[in-house]
Amino acid sequence: MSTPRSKQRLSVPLPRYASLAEALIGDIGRGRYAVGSLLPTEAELQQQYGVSRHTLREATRRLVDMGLISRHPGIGTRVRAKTAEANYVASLTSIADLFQYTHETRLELLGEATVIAQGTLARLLRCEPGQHWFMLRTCRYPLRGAEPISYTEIYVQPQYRGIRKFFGSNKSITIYNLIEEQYGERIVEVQQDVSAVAISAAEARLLRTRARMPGLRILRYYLGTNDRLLSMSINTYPADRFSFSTRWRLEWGKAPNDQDS
Amino acid sequence: MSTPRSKQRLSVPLPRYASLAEALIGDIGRGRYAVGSLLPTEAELQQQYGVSRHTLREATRRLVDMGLISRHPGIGTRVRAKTAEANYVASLTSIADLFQYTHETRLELLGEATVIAQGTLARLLRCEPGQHWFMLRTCRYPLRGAEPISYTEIYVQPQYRGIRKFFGSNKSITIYNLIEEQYGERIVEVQQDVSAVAISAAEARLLRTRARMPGLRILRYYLGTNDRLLSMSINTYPADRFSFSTRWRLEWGKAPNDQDS
DNA sequence: AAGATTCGAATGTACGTATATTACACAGCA
DNA sequence: TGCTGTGTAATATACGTACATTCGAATCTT
Repeated sequence: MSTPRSKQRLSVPLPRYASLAEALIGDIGRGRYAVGSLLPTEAELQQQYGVSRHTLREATRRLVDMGLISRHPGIGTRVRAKTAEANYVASLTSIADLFQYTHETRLELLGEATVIAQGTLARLLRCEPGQHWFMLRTCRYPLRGAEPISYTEIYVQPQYRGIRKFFGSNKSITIYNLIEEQYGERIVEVQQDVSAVAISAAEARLLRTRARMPGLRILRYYLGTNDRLLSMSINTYPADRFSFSTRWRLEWGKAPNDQDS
Repeated sequence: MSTPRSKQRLSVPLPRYASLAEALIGDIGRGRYAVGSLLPTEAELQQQYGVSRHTLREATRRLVDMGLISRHPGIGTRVRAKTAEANYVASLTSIADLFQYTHETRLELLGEATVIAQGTLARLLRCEPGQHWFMLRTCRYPLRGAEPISYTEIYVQPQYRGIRKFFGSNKSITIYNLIEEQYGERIVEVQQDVSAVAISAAEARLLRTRARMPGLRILRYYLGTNDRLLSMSINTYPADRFSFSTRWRLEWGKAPNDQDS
């Protein structure tokens, strides 16, 4: 062969899985596959596009990573979003960063009880009315100082009630720490809801402030595997003692291979 | 019949690629493969662990995602880190999700001014006193409804003052949208600080609520490339009209310490 | 009719094989 | 000497196949 095949990189064809991925992204974006519906099965898509299953799965894997689709054994592949825009991402190296305390703190146990979730509490705990929970009432203080940072009600599944034994001794105790360390449950997700409230008279007494003063109310749901709710906490911060900061950074589609170094 | 047969799920063995991945993570963590060095080639690893190339690559793919290794065609697979710390990540598909409005909204322009940053304002805007800023005073409303969701003061660099022309016409205008579209500046980072405040008399008038009621105060800093501050906004939400939710998910991985049990 | 079982369909895991692309070292040649 | 090409080794892409696991619906049983 004469091999004129030099460095003509002018038109490097995309790998098949890549162009297939683009085709699928386009089809989803154009509405050919509706959000919420099932994609054709792998066997069908193979045939339609004339590729092997390996190639097809390599392509759909990209869409999974982008959050466009999700795969479910025995069911199929569901379309979850029409487009995947660039993402803004915030990250923490540990849950402790959620609290953002610049100094060491101590957690003081005020009381404990076993409660039965009804009405509002059941709704907050996202469970059926009648379910049992173990509740701890606590205040968090700076290491030196009598003015509390926050008042917190902690709800845990009854089988974790043993964590109460670990209060008082240690310094910067946190509820998730105890659950992870003592019961080997890994917290997979934390949902957090921040709102403003007027501090009640009872809370004001505990927090050494005045009733009807503004405060931050932060609800945190600690979920384990399978979205199981391990713990929930209701935190109340007087307005002048706490604020919550987050840095959102634009993240480009994660480069699979960086050529640095 | 008693048929306890379907309960044999006691020890579901991990898939091979998963246990291989754990083994490799452990070996890297223990220093068997030094950071910066090349991993054995795929062929060698296949032989060592007695798996197919498919399984090996499925395993190493995980390490790539965790940032532990990086693969380079023609060279090999380089070890990049000893451990992948677990971290919690929250992400947004666009800055618009920061606002979390479930319905369409409209932004109403109340007034505008050129201000010179002094004192508190200079500190808030993180600039030297004396610097000029262009300020817009706005209220955001639901599409149908006269009760505002929030009162917002928007500060932009004077060269972006032209954005005021784009108010009133459109629907769900946002400041970052205008800056990105009209001036081609990409917002690379958003810093957000959430606190609680008592709503002032002036704000209460605009927000159709009462003074001294609790409210959420959200400061947002919009940064472009080189950490240049493109815009800052001060948002005030009456407590009952808005709350801010974030989902933090554990990303990539497990701590390399599961030898127990 | 309600519960238990079976079965089909879909994705998940795993093996084998072949070829393409890339990076680098080295021999060959002007 | 300096450039060029070529060979080699490594990962990247791609096809094919088989079996496992899971889910839901249909079917069977009580």
